[in-house]
Amino acid sequence: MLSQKARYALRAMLHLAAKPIAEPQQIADIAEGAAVPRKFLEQILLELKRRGLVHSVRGRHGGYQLGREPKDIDFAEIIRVIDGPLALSPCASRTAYRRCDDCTDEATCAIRKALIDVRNSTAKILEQHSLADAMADRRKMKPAA
Amino acid sequence: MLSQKARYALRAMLHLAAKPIAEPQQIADIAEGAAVPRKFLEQILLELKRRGLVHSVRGRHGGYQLGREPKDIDFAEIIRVIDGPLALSPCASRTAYRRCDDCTDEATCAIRKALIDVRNSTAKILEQHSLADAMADRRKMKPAA
DNA sequence: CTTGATCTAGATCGGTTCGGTCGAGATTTC
DNA sequence: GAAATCTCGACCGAACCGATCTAGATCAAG
Repeated sequence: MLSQKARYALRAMLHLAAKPIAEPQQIADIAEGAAVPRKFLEQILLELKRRGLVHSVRGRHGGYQLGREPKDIDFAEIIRVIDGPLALSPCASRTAYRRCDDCTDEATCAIRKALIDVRNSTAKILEQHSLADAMADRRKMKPAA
Repeated sequence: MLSQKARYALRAMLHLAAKPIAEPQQIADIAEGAAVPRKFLEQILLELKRRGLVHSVRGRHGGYQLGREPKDIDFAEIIRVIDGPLALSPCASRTAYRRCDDCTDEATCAIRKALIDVRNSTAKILEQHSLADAMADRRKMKPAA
């Protein structure tokens, strides 16, 4: 399961992607638009900023904007920033591999084999979905809005 | 991520699958063979039993045995028993669907769409891996043992 | 029928994570 | 310099996790 925090992050990023990248949007607006508790959203945006996914502008007319073009930000990256590796087990992770300390033989471990299959397919799917794709989908499904 | 408990459960089930289904294996043996803390394993086996994945025999020469043929028990089922639904979000789960309370429009939700893709592919992979397959794999990779 | 091995059940526990809030500080604009 | 904004760290309660302890129920064998 994704954490609630990660779901918030996805929604917030989608909200940012809805407007031109140039104009910064303020925390309060994002919080309202994406239905995320304001103070909690601050934490989330800070983490996203540290990893370069968003950029902040301080001061009076400040706010947050995407750090890159929407087509260059995918779901997998957002989820990894907030929740960590996608894999179901550290021994099946590519970005954060760690051997199971109680695993007797990794080579013949049938469990690991299955988990690696899962992580590969999950990563592939989530990396295919960019913010730009998501926005396009939304427009296609609800053209009147 | 899978919980440690789920990984223990998978290992324990694999251990049970290694011997003929007729002869019950005792908790102590399974604990040692699968490297699972004994008392914790008791809880795990109880849960697996409640869901019919294993069967217990009491008394002197008692123990646990698989509830069905190894080919009829897949990884997905074991994981679901211990950790709950496979999906990354309740709104993307088939076995435990629940609407996101803060979702404005499920139909156009691009996040949900991606998460459903992930859950489908994950379920497919894990349902393809049965205990019997896992044992066969292991034998194939390490024929000398 | 007693003994001892087993399963069953639940209370408990220390630690960590999760979701969320508060308050103060730093930075920029008007 | 006042006002609006982001920044940052401390904090909180509840849930969860991994694991252990204790006590009881059940059965088999001697």
